[in-house]
Amino acid sequence: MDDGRDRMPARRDVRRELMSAAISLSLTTGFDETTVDEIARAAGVARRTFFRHFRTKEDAIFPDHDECLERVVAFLDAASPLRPPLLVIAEAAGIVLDMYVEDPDTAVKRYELTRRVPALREREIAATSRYQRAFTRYLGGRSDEATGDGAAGEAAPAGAKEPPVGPEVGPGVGGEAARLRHEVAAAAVVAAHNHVLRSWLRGGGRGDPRARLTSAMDEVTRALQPWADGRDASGDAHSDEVVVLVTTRRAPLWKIAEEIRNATGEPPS
Amino acid sequence: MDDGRDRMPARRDVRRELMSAAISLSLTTGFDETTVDEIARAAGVARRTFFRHFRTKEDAIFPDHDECLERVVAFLDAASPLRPPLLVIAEAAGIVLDMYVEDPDTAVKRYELTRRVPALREREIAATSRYQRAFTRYLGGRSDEATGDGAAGEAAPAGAKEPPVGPEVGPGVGGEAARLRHEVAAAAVVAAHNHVLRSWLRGGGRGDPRARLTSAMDEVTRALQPWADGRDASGDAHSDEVVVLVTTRRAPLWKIAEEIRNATGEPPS
DNA sequence: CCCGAAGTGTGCACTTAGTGCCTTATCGTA
DNA sequence: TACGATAAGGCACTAAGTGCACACTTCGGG
Repeated sequence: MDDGRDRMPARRDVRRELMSAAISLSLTTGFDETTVDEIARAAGVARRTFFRHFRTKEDAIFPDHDECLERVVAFLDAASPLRPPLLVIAEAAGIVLDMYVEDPDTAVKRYELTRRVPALREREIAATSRYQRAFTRYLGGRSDEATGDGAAGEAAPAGAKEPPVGPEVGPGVGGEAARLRHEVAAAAVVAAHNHVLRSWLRGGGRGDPRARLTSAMDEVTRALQPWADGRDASGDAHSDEVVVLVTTRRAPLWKIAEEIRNATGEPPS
Repeated sequence: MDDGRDRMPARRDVRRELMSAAISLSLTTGFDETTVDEIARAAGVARRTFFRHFRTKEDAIFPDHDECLERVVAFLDAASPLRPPLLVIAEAAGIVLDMYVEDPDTAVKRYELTRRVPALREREIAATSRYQRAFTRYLGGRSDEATGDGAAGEAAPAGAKEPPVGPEVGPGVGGEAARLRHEVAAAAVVAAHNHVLRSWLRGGGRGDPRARLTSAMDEVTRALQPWADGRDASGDAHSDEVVVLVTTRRAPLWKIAEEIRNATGEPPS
């Protein structure tokens, strides 16, 4: 659009301009047909600058997933080990949903794009699989290895050898069988989240899908109840942590609750 | 390796040679560091020939997923509507596992690659998500749209308008709630499959993981039982199909079973 | 007031994935 | 032996992504 003026104000948020340029151009012209040159020119910057902000062209469409994943991981790390794990990851899924709800217009546009551009679809699937992996990890299993998306370094730490696969600790005490449950539970929560999200997006991003998410999560939790019930007996996340609280008999309940919250690392917000 | 000779025998299976060249070169040199030129030269063909066989460099690493997905879809299409749907998709997952088990060495090499090359990991995640979508579709919901991976043509057929989202057929008769269950069930089955598969791959691809798959599927099915129980009352896959079988009172049970199998289009194999 | 340091934007050259178009070789078949 | 189909090769081209050097702005400190 406008070529060279207004370079003084709003010097920040070149990212944002690049993102919206990428989305709108891709919506009109098609993603593959839109070159990085055109996107950069539309945002009023040079081609090289585009690649300073985004590693690939696909990244420009989903600039928020990285930060959102960090928020989710932080939330999981800070969650109290006393709370039911399924509930915690359900709430974590809510964080992801919130990211979409924050900007419904962009979310719907992105959805339109992902529906017809295979490369973007794969990109988004990969993003959701990272959330799923974070959930699995939180539930106690390291699903296969690295934390993040694996910057290609990170060889498996020698010496930390997997226990022999055959004779497990016991039949369902917390080894192989527990991991299976963790992965399935994480997948179920992610699937429920995706269902609610896509249903909302198909509807044009109107209304608030948060209620639908919680009800979907309720249903999933109910189905996975038998597994969750066995979690205290089997090896669960944080099962080796102990909380010791010293207080006085005169302390009110809310004070005790607060102490527990502090001790278990829940965020003070 | 050998440069120009032996162009007469084994003229077929250039694909196979390209694939193994791509895998072994990527394992030694690294995937990103290996150029298509090198792969083609190692397989004794020209660069252009590589792209005749594979659309992208990543495709050369996973040449079987397309065909396997077709087999899975064919299996699902041919499955008798009288059988429990969860069992059917569990068996379909077995087809996928079989593909890996067929060639354990290659499978383990591929796993090694996917562990350290993000691009390949995304590729495989996308592949499994296609299976998941096929499962969801079979269970009755079309999760969001197209059948295959969408060759970028395929605009939404005008006129086939979605029914209004708000007033569904009824509260849980087979609309929104049923779709949620379908997606979660598909995700759970895929997660269980992936768990067994990765566990087997981590163990070096030794032994037969089929038994572990069925036991994992048993567990998943057990957890999803309450959902599956309601399937007859709600709108299930094939619920609008009717099978009429005329036979004689003297017919043995196995004969009747065979007739049903034929009538419902199960493969005769 | 001047001077580095750090961050951000630019230009340029380069590698490589992927495509389109046309030519060539090979093979089965009439 | 000729012919048509299919696989392969050659060649030129577009565009993504990278490395490098350079310019400009903004601080903060002497």
